[in-house]
Amino acid sequence: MQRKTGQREAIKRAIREAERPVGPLEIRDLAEAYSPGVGIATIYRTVKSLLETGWLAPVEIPGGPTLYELAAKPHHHHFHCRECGKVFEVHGCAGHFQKMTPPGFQLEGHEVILRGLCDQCSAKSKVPQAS
Amino acid sequence: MQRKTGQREAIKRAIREAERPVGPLEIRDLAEAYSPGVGIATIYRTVKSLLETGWLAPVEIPGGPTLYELAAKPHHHHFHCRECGKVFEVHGCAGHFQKMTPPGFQLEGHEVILRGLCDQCSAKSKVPQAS
DNA sequence: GGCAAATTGATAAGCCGTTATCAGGTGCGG
DNA sequence: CCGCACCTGATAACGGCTTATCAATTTGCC
Repeated sequence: MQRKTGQREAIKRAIREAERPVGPLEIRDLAEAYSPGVGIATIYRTVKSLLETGWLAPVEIPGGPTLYELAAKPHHHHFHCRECGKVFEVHGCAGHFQKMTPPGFQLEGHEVILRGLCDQCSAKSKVPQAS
Repeated sequence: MQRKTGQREAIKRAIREAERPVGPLEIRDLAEAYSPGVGIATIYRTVKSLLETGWLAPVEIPGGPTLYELAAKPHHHHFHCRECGKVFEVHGCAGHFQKMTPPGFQLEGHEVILRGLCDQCSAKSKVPQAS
């Protein structure tokens, strides 16, 4: 039987409050506030079980570890900042993907990844030395 | 000085003839026809130098090795078959990505990955036992 | 409280793509 | 056709992310 432990609650809370896709290491850092000393193995174990229950959804970004976000989100895509490496949610989906699909191919889904600078990194690069 | 070797020619020819993004292992298999016994280390070395010369471009697909394609191609995107795992080129780019970019973010590029079944796998799943 | 089973944390081990190493082979300028 | 610098192939080593192991701890039902 699945027990309710402080660690699991801390991990769920950390992911919920991140408000953007996060990886295992970042989850641990965030969960640290609610469950000090939580081990990385627990993060992986818990993430795995949360994926199985459908509470979490994986977000795969090339060149990095798999990130995770709440599964109960409407259709959206992601913005990958080349500076800080963080991934953000972007809303809307402007695309006509069926038109791009070659004849004979069955389109089942799509992924859009925008790349560039997030708001914070964009501001920093414009004003290298802050006030 | 960069020499002209049979292996390098074989690798370039293999990639040129693949007509879709290919990974190191697949490059080796294809190059095998033109340079039997070519080693995987040579593939990696050659790919690296071809990237530096701008002849090749990397194609990063989540959950797999980096693929490579000829750099001299017009803007396009990719279709990832969930059955055979191969990646195909798709032409056109129907999207309004600037509209999706959050305020303060700087959009520099985008990636679109369509997922589903390629023509061959699609045909197979419809007719499991061929004629 | 008490106990069995689930959970945890530290760490070893595994996995996979990639790179380094090095002895032997080879293109090419002279 | 010589010789050396470059290239090659086999394989070991590497780096990162993830999973397995296991003793110690904790949860939840009685």
